[in-house]
Amino acid sequence: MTHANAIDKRKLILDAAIKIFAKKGYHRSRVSDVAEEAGIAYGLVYHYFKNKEELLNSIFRERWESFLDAIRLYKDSSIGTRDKFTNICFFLLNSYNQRPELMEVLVIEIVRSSKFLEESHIEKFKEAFHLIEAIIREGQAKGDLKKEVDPALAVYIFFGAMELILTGYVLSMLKSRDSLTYQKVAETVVDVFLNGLSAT
Amino acid sequence: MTHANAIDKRKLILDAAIKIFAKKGYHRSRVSDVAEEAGIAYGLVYHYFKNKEELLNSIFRERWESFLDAIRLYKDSSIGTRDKFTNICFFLLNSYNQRPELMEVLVIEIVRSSKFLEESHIEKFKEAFHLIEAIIREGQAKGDLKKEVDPALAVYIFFGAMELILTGYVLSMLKSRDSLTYQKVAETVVDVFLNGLSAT
Amino acid sequence: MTHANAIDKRKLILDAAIKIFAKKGYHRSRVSDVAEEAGIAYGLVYHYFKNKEELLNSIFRERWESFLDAIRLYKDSSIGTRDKFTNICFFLLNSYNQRPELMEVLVIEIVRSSKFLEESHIEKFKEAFHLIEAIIREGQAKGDLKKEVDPALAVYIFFGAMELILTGYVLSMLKSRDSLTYQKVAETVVDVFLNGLSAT
Amino acid sequence: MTHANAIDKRKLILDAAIKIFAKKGYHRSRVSDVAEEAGIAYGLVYHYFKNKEELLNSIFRERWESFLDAIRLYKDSSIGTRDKFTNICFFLLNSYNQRPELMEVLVIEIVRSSKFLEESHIEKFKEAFHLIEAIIREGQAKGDLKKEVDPALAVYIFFGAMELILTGYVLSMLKSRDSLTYQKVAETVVDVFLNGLSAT
DNA sequence: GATGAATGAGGTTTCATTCAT
DNA sequence: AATGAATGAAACCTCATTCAT
Repeated sequence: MTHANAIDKRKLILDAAIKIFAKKGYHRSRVSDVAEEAGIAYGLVYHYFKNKEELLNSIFRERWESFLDAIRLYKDSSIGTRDKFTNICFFLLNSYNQRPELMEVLVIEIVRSSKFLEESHIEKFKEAFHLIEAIIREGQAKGDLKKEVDPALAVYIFFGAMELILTGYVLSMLKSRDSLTYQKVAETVVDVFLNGLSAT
Repeated sequence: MTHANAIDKRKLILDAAIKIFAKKGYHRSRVSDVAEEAGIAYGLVYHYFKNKEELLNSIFRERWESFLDAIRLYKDSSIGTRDKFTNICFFLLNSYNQRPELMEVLVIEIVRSSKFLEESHIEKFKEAFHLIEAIIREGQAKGDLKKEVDPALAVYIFFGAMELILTGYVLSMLKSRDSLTYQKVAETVVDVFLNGLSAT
Repeated sequence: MTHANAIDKRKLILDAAIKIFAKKGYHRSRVSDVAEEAGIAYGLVYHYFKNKEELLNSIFRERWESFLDAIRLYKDSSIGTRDKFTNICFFLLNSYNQRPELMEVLVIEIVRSSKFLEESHIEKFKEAFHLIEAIIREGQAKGDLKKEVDPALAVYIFFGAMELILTGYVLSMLKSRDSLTYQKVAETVVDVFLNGLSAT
Repeated sequence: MTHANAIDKRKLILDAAIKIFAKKGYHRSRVSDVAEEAGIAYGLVYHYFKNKEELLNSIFRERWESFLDAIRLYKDSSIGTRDKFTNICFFLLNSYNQRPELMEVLVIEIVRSSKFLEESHIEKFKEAFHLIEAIIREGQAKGDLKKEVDPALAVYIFFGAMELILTGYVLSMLKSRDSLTYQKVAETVVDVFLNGLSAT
């Protein structure tokens, strides 16, 4: 019971941190803002987390893993290469739809400032890149994808496209509209990625 | 002469800011770090710039324009659609090669923090997006590009791909190597963007 | 039994406090450090002691008394004045040898901070001074000691000498060695104190 | 002029620190107390000193040296051994008389908590010890002092006596009175140190 | 008695910005 | 133009102490 509460409280703080970091940005957020959002004294944050940075690290650590799990799942499923990419796109867009603030923090504060974060984060990023790269290599082996393109570079193209689309949503430059549902966006990205923009 | 010096000094400070912001990140950089890098007293920074944020804004304002100029140039030239994209890619990669620190600040600090910066920045971002979008629409009109894809979304795919590739260089995850010269990267991106990854 | 345990627990905490205060210094020691050393929850410390300062006060109160007892014993014994001093010196050096951490806390933390601690401490210090002073007066009355020297001042000389020697051990500036056993040190101090350093 | 002011300001802060540390003790003193005493903004303290601890270190460093200088002077002068000790005693007592707060900080905060300060401090303490030890050895060589006593130990006796006497003044346990002028105290200490307390 | 979650006062330090010179 | 001393808001973090369980 006490233990369960401790887990709850930790999660409460983390959720508050996500909300605050998304709203004000990590550097502009005070630990006391997070505590106030969580409805606790700020000293308690330090009971559960070593310091402010550890809040950000925890957010990354605990959520990125589920993203990796999802990619692994799609990668190893028996569906076609195109569907794997579609699923991954949709997973990302859906994640944003479900928890836009979490995705905002992941995309804006972590992915984009990873240069200044722990080395371990970059390793985790690479893990995602390697998984996608493996999907591409498997697609090439199966004859689904052409062999001329460097798989590592293709990953950057795919992820880059998705990241900027998410950023567009985060910055409200892109908005979901009738003609551009998440489903449609996912399909379009995969279509361009696989078939290109050229006519014929 | 005095006037010329004033311009020089301003540029000196801005270049120092680019170097320092790239190395330590905007928030971690002190105004005194910038001044020291520029070889001047830190009080003097405030003679040329309103405050620290104005340094970042100036970097963006003065450099982004040249990027817009380049896109405009390619957009309005008489070359084919494919070459327009190739040129833009190469321009970006070349810019990074020439001034990696400047691109680092533009990509990491400004794009990242744009949510918290002046509204005018987002307008400038959009301008770039609109120019590329226009190139795509013109390509569609000319029959070079297929009409099914939403041009606005295609821009995100193209820019996203390029931005992550630049980020990869910035974070040293991607490295220029024999098999992956800037020329090759630009060609590959355009090739995937236009022809896709699918076999046949 | 329960009562006996309560006494044990109290002593357990006090011993832990001595160890921790000696190692890190009073101000740098956390109540939680003491509790951890004692193998209990830190909240329990407050069940036995009013607050952190009360730990230090208790250490002083409970141990200083045994020092006073020892001086009283020597003072009132029928041995000669010289032996009284020798015994007191040896008692102090032996106490350090037996419980260096306790002596460290008494010497470094309490004597040092006495200015800021309870007035009652200074009274207790004075008690020790008065006892020694009485030994000197008695020695003077018996004709063992010369009468020209202010007895109160002589106490400072004697105690000062002993205290710095103990500090020397505490700071590892002085080390017990073959040519300098505790016995030898006690004898030398008394010898200088009583006979001086002058030749002939 | 600007430079001269900078030195003045530094000294101003140091003097304020001495006063505050003497009054409240180092740990109980806030940097803002020191600044207020000096009549400046607390941020300025950090312009002249790295941090709070550096204030204490600076006090020690800059004042201890003059003490060493004094001992060196007496040591190398052509006066007799007894006079050397008398001079040193008087110097210490006089220093206390002139600047009781400074001596208070040196004695209470630094000498007694040296265990937790920089290693370099202990080296400086040792330097003083070595100088006195040399005086004793020279006295022994000249036949002024008996050879049986370990010179190193004798130093502890001498310094210990002086330190506790100063502490007595600091804690107001000892008070200068007609029958106990500084001059008298110095003579008594030296007399006991050299001739002992024994009657004969 | 025992625990450790919770609180929040309190203090240090940083650093953007101002301004007298 | 140039300097860097001076200011003080702001934020992090520690940890003694309380208290519900």
